[in-house]
Amino acid sequence: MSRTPPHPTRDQIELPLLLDCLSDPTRLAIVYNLSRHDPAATELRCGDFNAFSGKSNLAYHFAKLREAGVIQTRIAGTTRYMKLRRKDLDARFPGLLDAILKSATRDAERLQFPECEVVSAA
Amino acid sequence: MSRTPPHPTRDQIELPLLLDCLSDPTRLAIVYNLSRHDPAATELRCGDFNAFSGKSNLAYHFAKLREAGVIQTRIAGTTRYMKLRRKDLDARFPGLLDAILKSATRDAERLQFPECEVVSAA
DNA sequence: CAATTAGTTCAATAAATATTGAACATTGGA
DNA sequence: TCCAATGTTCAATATTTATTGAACTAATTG
Repeated sequence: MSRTPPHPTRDQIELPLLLDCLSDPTRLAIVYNLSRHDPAATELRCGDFNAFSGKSNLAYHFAKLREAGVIQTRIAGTTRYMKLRRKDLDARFPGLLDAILKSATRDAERLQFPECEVVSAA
Repeated sequence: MSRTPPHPTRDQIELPLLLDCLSDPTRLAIVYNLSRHDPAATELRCGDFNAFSGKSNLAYHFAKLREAGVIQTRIAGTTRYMKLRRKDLDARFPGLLDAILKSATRDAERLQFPECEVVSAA
C-alpha cells in the first residue's frame, strides 16, 4: 500500500509548534543536516540519522517534525525518505526557516551537530 | 542597592534556548507586546503583563526570557523595567528575531495574544 | 515605623516531553 | 516461504517544564 503518514497542510503549520520543534537539539540537528543536502533536492532516509540516537527515539522526533509541518515523509518500499518543506514554510512564515538555518549554520561548531551518514541514492 | 539580575552576554546567547523560549505561548506573547512598544524605546514593567498570568508564573517566564538573553531587566525602585535585547539578538543571529516577530505579527489573531495594559510612564 | 506596592523565591503539584527496549508491521530478496 | 532490513508503536520510566499559592524581600509612602 505505501500510505504516506498524515501531514499538516501549509496553513495548518503553527508558529509555536514550529519553534518548539526546532528548539530541540536532536531535531535541530536533523533539520540542519536535511538543509545541507536539500539544495540538491536530495531526500534523506531515517536510517541516515542512526548516529544521532536510537531508532525508536528518532521515530519519535521524526513524527514531531512531520506533525509540525517541518518535513515531508515519503514511503518507498521499506524506507522513508524525508525532505524539508522549504516552500511551505517560507510561504507560511517568510524568511523564518532561512534565518533559523543561517543561525544554526553560524553556530554549527558550538552546537556540535552530528553528521548523518548518507547511504541513500537519489 | 538596586542590583540588576544576571544577564547572559551577547555571545552567551544560545540558539536552542532562544527558540525554546519563544516557543512558549505566554513568552511569545510577552515578547510580541514588548516588540510593539519597543520601537519608541519604551520599556514595559512586569505589572503591565498581569493580565497574562499570575504574578509568580510571570516571574518564572520573565526569568526564562532574561536567562535566554531575550530581554534586559532594569530595576528602578520597586519596579522592573524590561526591554527586548534587539541589538544583541540581531548581532548574534541576524534577522532571526525579526523573522519571528514578523511571523508572530502575521499570526497575531490566530495566536490570540493578550494585550498588556501599560501603566508605566517613560 | 507600619502599611502598601512590586515582584521574587520556594515548595508542591501538574502536565508535557523525551528516552528506552521490546514487540510489531511491512517490504524485498534469497 | 522464510529471512533480513527498515521503521513504527506501545508501555514504562525519566526528565523537564509549567503552574499555583504562600511566604518573603526591598523600596516607597503616610
